[in-house]
Amino acid sequence: MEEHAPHSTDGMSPASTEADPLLADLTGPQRDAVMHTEGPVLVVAAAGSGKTRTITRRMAYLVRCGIPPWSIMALTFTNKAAAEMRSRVMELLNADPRATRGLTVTTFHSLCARLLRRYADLAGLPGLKADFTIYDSADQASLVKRVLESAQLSASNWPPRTVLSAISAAKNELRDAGAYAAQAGDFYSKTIARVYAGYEKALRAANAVDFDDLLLLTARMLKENAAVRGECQRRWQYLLIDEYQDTNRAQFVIASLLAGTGDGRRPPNICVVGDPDQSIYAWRGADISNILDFERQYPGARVITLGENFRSTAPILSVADTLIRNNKQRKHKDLFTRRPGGERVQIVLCQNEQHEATLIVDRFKALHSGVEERGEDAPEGGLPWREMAVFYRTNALSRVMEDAFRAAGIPYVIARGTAFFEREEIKNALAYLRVVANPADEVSLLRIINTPARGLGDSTINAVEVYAAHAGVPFFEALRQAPRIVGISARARGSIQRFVETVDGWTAGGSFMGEGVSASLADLVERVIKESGLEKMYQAQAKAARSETDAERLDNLDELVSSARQFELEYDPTGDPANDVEPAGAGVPPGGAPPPLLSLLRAYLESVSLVADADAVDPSQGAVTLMTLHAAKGLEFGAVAMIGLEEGLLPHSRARESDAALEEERRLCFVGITRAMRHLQITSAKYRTHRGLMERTIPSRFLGELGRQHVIVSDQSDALADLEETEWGSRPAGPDRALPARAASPLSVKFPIGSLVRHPQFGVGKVLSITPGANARAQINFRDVGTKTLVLSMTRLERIGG
DNA sequence: CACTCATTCCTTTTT
DNA sequence: GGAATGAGTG
Repeated sequence: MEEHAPHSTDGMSPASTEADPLLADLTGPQRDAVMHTEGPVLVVAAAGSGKTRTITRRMAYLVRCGIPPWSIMALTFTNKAAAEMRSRVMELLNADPRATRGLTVTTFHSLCARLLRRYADLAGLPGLKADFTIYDSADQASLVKRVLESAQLSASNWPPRTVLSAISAAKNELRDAGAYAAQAGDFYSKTIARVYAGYEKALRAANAVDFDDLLLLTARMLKENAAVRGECQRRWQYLLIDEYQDTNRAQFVIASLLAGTGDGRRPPNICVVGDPDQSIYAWRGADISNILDFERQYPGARVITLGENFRSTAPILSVADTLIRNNKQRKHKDLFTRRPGGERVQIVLCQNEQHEATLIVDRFKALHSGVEERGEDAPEGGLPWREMAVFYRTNALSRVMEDAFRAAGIPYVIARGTAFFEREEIKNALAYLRVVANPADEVSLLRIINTPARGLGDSTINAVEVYAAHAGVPFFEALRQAPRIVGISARARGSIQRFVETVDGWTAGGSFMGEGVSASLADLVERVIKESGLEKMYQAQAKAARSETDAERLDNLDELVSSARQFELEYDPTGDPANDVEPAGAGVPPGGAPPPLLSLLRAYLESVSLVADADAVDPSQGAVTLMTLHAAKGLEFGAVAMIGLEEGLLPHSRARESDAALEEERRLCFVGITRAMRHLQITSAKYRTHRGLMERTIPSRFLGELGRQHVIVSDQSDALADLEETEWGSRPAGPDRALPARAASPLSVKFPIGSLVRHPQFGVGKVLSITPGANARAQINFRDVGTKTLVLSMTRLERIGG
């Protein structure tokens, strides 16, 4: 442990690693991971093992060792993770911006977008120009629908979603339309191949790419273009890849090509970090063998395992460990903590989802007020809201929780970074901006051509499309030539002409230069919202309908302008791999720099396209966070509630087909459990409303796999009978299955007539009458709010005497 | 051509 | 429970 740091720039020259602030308070393995800077390194980091701390220290350490920051790149999966890493590295380097100048910390998809923009002309990618648009899944769907239509295939036989997922799977494995067609044997895959080819053609015609293209095209460019590959390899000599277990084939190839084979005899400096137990994206093409085969790919790679857990209490860890041991396809790794004690994990069997929500709200309230935080490491005055989170398998489950938090007056946020950009008014405004940046973008053009209504209906648009196809010109060009098109009314001609003039007004005919063009991005966004007529349209709607949502739309549009302004302030061209930061002259982007406003607009639209739900997690908000289990990865909370532990939900019904999918669901559950630091509550509802219908559920098999470290609480009125008949999922009830530590007694016995009770909202009251049975109701006279009838099984009553 | 209302379908997770 | 399509009316 007496190794010396190579050198230090802060002048303190530490005598030992103990005194070095970058190495102090690290465990042995963590320190190894930080200091082993040369050559390939695999860090297997168990949940809660201080992974982020280790890799940020490693980056800072590299910089302090004198490695130029622009030659270091860290790749993550979400912007949130990238932003956090960047800011923590900055902090470690005493917030000196010069120290991190040119440091690349970004997501795979952003990196690819920027490399493609920078090298678009060089890369030999036909039809792709630097101002390409990134299509999201809605854009993809609308494009595929048009392709299906022109191929005379019915959308009901060929659901766009299904077709797209086949195409996406192919792209993730780097199979383009040609390769797909070559392998297609049966009618089904031959048809998919046809659609794939048409879809690709349409994308290129629109100068657009989809998410998967970003990876596929970058992988192909790096593979085929030695100049580009060489330039990247020379620039980024130190590579760090987070969540390596979640990389798919395309990402693996990109990482491998960026790392290269090292210079001369030395192997490349590639450090990958991950945990096979937290692999939850196989459905998106992630291939766990990328991490498992790392040592084979880079012989002599250093493998470091971070096993000690610094996050969760022993009972939480034990439950996580017991669960994950049920996975067969797995190399076991011990989870351990040195800290003793900790509250037991609670499993609560609820009657229905309202009941479930109420229980969690009550529990969080208790934790917040501090009545349940009396342990050794309990903070004063209870747990802040931001330290609490609710996880669920599917987004649809958030609604009931939201209602409950809103009703209880507890601040909450839903981690849905994409939600804002999915709103109709925002999509419309963005579609205008996309057309401004890329007039070839037909999906966006078709979206806005008659929004707001300009009298351009199906017949007019059809005529333009036919003309465009015949003349072989892009759609926007066809609009310019509208006067020549037959079958368009004079009215429509005027409309088209005004539309074209409006768009040209924003771009000065595409040059982005000259008098009339906005100086700032926010100005441009504002102009577009006004001059497109969107603002007027929503104003009119708000007046007419006087509805909440229409007034909201105008606010949202304002919000979009603010977001553009914010982006403009924060945008750092030196952090953008599309730009140069290296010693001048080392490769000026071909074709010269675009006008500043255009490049800013591109970067803004790109950032908007690449937001993830997880990016919206903001602990500074002082609110409970609601999110999917997928979005929860990488985070931690003092108190966690996991809801909906039911067969068909977790594990999800779509995962029951294969063992591999089932094991992924188990890992998902594992990820959720291991986010909790001190309090963990897992719930399952006996009845749940699913697409409008109340359905009886089966408790998740995972509940039966959690071991016996936990407590089962049941507030169901017929709890005892239920527990007898409960068979956790498909697992047979064995003698060693978890039994309730304290089964609830029938509620009517607990609250006899005349007893005094306390209700979380209504306060203290006296039980007047009670009806027996499964849905026991009690009439209770509350001191403050009068007499109410409550369904006992749904209410969290506390007996206080009488 | 624009707008409203009813019907039908589908529902994982996400860059 | 919600989006997306289709029919019908102004």
